[in-house]
Amino acid sequence: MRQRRAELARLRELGRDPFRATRFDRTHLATEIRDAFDSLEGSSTRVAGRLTAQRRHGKATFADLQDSSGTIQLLFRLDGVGEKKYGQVAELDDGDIVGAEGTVCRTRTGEVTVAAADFVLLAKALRPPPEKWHGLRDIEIRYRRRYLDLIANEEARRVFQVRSGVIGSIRRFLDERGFLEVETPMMQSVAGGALARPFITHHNALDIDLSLRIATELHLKRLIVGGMERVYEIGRVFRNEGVSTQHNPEYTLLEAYQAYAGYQDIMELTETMVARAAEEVLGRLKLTYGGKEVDLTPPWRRVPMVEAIVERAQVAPEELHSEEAARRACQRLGLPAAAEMRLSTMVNNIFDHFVQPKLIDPTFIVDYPTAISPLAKAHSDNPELAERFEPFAGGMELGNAFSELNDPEEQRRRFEEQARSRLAGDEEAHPMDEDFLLALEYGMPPTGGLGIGIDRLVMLLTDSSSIRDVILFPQMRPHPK
RNA sequence: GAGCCGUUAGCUCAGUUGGCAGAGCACCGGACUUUUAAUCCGGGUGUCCUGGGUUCGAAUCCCAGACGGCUCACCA
Repeated sequence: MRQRRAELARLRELGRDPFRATRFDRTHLATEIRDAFDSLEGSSTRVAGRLTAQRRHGKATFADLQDSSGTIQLLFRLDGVGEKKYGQVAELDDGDIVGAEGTVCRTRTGEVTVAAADFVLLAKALRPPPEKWHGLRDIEIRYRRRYLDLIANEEARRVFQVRSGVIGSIRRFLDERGFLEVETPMMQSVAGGALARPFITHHNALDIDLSLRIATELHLKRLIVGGMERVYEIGRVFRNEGVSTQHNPEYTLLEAYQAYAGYQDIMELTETMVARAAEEVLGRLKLTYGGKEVDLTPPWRRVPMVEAIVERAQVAPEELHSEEAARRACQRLGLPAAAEMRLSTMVNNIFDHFVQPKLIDPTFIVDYPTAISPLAKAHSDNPELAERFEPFAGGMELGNAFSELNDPEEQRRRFEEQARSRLAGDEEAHPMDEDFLLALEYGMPPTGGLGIGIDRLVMLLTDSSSIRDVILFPQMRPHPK
């Protein structure tokens, strides 16, 4: 670092400021040259990128140049670039940004190489890049200084290419099905649409507190009322909750709403959309997550929540129908069973602990308790259960969907019920939203809605065990190391 | 929020019973015109996470704290 600063000062004194360049015309990316070697051999190309390794042999020097596509070998020879320029080759450091013009050739060992006729230092690296053989392992530096992770680790680059590909695939899919992509407010005076604690901020000019959104649901449904009929939004939502391998305070949520569709239709949409993203981005439907096989081929299994519990946990069906029995079951299983806990909460806890981790192949768990689904329409023949499903795969919950509750009076009762929970101390209970109720009173068609956690979907498709591996800049406690 | 583990050179990591701070890569000097973890010769560049304590002496033992990882709890 000290030496590199001195070198930089020397270059500047010589009138060769390495930060003066504003552009460089390049003709090919590294992998384009490798892929089209047969047609490019012998012709001149211009490449640019970061030097990641150098092998000096006196009057010849090999170097690896990394660009967004991959790496290509450069060859500088004394009689190729001339004596004056070859002297500058010795000044190059690993990490420097270099542009080179030269002839495409193959070396004795068969390596596709650009034999430089000329080159230019486009930017100086004052700090050396991470070690070339072991790469960058320190997980904290990988998250805090993602650029180093991207320079050093091929796998990190791949993960974010997959992420971009998945989002692109989903957009195309929904666009083809006639969905309109929209943007709704991130700052809201009532943060609804999910059961979570919001971040609060303040608008100075209006002198009002605002919440960062925890979901896009209630605004997208307003658009359904407005006749948009098929809408979606892919956007960041913010939840003031704990951080874990599956939770980041801000994460990317896809929500889609389709008028005149029920939750069965949304299941078809979900499995088709995810399978297509996997097919387009990975080229396959069968993958491995955490060492386990996952087959995304539709149709996915549909299992009512209660059946899934009976099937996977040591619980009898009758234990899921009365508060007394469920409490005893929770005690037996070592789960919280406080006297004020409601049946639906206890059933949900049993599910989360004993069933979810076992849902490796994609599965739709259907028919959640209405009591924990304040925005979902209840089954007409069993008001205790909602027309709701959650997709699971790789032991992860990937989303949440239902036939949307469109009865404004019933919605008001649900909100009032939530308000009672809130008064009882449940900070995640859904807040009353009069403006949303007003919209429902104008009439919302029967509608199916879906939310998918994009980060978790990308985790599944990239075999990532932590959500931080699929978010470029995950939330970290500030601590410049 | 709780438990366990981790933090040593730019990077990857050793460091024995408490006794001069180490290796590889990178870097600096030298040799070398087809290497690819180039090779060969020479050179160690450090707030051992921070602050206390014990001790003749602490990277090492004790206490407190910071940051991170994993697991658990709440959430998607």
